[in-house]
Amino acid sequence: MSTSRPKKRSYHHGDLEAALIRSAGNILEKEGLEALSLRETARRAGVSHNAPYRHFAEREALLAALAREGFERLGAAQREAADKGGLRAMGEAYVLFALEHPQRFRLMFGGQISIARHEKLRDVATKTFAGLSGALAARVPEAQGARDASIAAWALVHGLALLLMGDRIASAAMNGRERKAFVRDVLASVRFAAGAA
Amino acid sequence: MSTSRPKKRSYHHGDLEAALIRSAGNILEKEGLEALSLRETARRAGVSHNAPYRHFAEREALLAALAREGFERLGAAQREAADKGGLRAMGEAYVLFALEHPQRFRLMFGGQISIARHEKLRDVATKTFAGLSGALAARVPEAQGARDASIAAWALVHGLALLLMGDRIASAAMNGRERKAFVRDVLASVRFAAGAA
DNA sequence: ATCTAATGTTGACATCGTAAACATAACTCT
DNA sequence: AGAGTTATGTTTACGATGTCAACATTAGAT
Repeated sequence: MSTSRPKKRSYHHGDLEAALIRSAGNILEKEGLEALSLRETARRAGVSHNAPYRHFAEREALLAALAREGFERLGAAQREAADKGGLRAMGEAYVLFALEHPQRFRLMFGGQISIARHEKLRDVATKTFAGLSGALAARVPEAQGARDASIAAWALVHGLALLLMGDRIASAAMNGRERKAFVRDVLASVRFAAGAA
Repeated sequence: MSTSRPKKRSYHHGDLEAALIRSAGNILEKEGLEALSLRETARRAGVSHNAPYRHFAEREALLAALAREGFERLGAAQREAADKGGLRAMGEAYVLFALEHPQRFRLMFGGQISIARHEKLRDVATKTFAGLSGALAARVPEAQGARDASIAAWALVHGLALLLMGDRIASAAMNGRERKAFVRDVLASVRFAAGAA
């Protein structure tokens, strides 16, 4: 667990930016977004409370970096699932990612950070979604219907993830199934139709 | 615009709790959740910064009251839609509610408040969802399949609402349609199957 | 009318985000 | 190698916030 830092640093840290993102990521996942303050992050990285400002213009910029990391990981998980199990696996992977990293997922989609305002974040996020809807649209060879269906599919997994995360689904509904099986069954209860009136 | 208050109150306000909820609601919808502080709420209600503590144990309790109001309104909108246009209308109403009250919706589902910890909130929320899934389950006369499908339907509208709110849907995908029409088409691109493998 | 509980107010404290001024190390150019 | 410049940390300071404790005022019950 000990990240072996090669040299003992005095004034200049060496790679503060990465260290800050790491500290912040830990706080986020273990204590939640509310507990994630710039000052605490600095404390854990062993620097003064204002050092982060050399690397992040404001608190939101740090959050944006964490969100970006999240989109990258989600994208990777999606690609991996696409290879192994196709579309259905991608949907399941989406939901499982959210359930395994709820705080991260909330940061990514909770609307606390303005995605549009952070360039790199925006690019990565866009790319991730393009992969998702591209995979779906490729299966339904009709222009608008396919696009609508791919958005419906995305909305479905996205909504299911959030409802599960928020404990909004009564345990009775799970009916004894494991979460993974439950997700599979729910997703399987849906059919996408290209041109529906 | 002037809420005509009958009497000029000196020390005791008369109905501070309601006034606070009103002020807070205004801040929430106009300036967003981040701008919603206890102190600002008190200021707008014309009382000292600590007066709210006589009515709300903590900030989160005020937020919970706002969320509860939201669930009540969502539930009402759902019931109304159910009468007029059946299931499909309920789905559309759900999404439209979210788009018309994005900040409120975020508060209700953003995970900032622990729903379970606030009794009244929990009850109202549960009741609202029971109405939703009940309406759906009634249409598919098979136990588990129906339940899964009803959750899928809910997830679908929920996810679509959040994606639209977060501007995560490229305008190209809307293809010139009005938002309402777009929602209708996307929802229409999905079929629910009771027992799917 | 008096006592008590409810409701508001004042003052205080720790924490936070952020800005400005300062300190130190690293890099560049000669 | 030495001087000047830039990047990176630190200190100090300010206003805002949530919350606590002590106090003030009023409404209701006796």
